[in-house]
Amino acid sequence: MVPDTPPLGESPTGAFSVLRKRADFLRAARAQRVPLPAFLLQARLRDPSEPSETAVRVGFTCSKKVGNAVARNRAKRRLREIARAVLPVDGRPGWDYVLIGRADATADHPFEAMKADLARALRKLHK
RNA sequence: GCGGAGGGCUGGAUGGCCGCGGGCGGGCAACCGUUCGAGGAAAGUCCGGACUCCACAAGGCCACGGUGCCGGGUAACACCCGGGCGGAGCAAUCCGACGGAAAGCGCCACAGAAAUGAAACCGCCGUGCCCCUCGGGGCGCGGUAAGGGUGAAACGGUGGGGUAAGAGCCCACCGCGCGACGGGUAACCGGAGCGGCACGGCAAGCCCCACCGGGAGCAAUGCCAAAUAGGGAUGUCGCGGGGGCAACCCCGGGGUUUGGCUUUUGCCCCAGACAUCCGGGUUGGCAGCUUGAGGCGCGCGGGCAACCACGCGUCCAGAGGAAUGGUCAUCCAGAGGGGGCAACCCCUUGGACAAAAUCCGGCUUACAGGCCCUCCGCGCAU
Repeated sequence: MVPDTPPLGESPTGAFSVLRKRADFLRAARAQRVPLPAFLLQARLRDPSEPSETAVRVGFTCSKKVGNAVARNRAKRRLREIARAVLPVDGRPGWDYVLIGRADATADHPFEAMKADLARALRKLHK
């Protein structure tokens, strides 16, 4: 874990944008996926020709299976927070990520554990 | 103090660190500063509207749907307020598909002799004949709705007169129906008098009556841009195309009907090129988008009230895969455990329902805990 900074020229910028178009979500859903206790991670390397505001993009999905509107909002906010904490360090440019909430687990799982899960999953994905 | 009825309010607090959306200001920009940022139900999407687009002369009729005691409030309503009637409760108060059953159709099971302008099964009474152990019994004819029995419901109830036995047959009171007249805006209420007394229930079966109602919805709708496919209408060009019709001409055949080829002209159809206009779909952006039958606060006035009028002040979310948060600590309620006679202390746990999506007015449903007001009954004291 010593060389934790990527040797590439373009280091993680720290800035990322949020996916808003349905098509982006559908493309990400067909790519790789990593199941975790509190949520599901989907990741996809974009085609270089696709336009993108920032190098790293992320989206959040909480279907009705997660619960009512209050439960979905809370799950989505917690996912947003861990993404904000982890992606600037472990996200890789050119990739789209989608985090999918689970019923109960996304709202109740310890916050620090969720951050660690996401970081570990990203490193495993980009190994 | 105990039990109960009605109504209103609230829906954790403070701080640290890190963040999000909109407006405004600055900046070419990145960004910086500043300010605002969920609910009483934002929910269900059940009613009523505003606002858009489509359809449509007014109006009438038919069909369908809705509403359904009366009056008021309101932009409107199935909502709200007040009143009437019926029911529940000692009461406060609560509940009510609460128009019409003499417009018509339909239904009223089971039981019962008979279920609607109904009905003699037992019984009671009179009478004819027969039997008789002289108590009565049997068969028949007739009278009778007082009694028994069935039922949710049986031509009103009690008492008296009357009678062969009975019966509103007659009488008194109660009930019921009609009802002069009076009160009330009305629903409705009171009721002189009259009638011996029936006009059973269901309209949440159809129906009748009165009133109301076009359809679809902000994913409405309007605008802009791109790219793709290429629909419709009109006009022009070209006559070099293909086809059809008519006239004329030529040829062949012929008794006649008639057949064929070709040129030109006219007209029509199809295809072609160009121009203009209209329409449909996809993607993205902008508008609609939050100032409105507005809300809130204060004051004052009208009204029993719902509510309304006036004056002043204020503006209070506007996203669009959707912001209003994440995390930690302390405190405040609550629950559990331990210590202490007690005040109290310590530890653990832990915060209802539910999040705007064009906007209003309602209804319905969900809701941990806490607070307040008014009223009723009982008990105690005075």
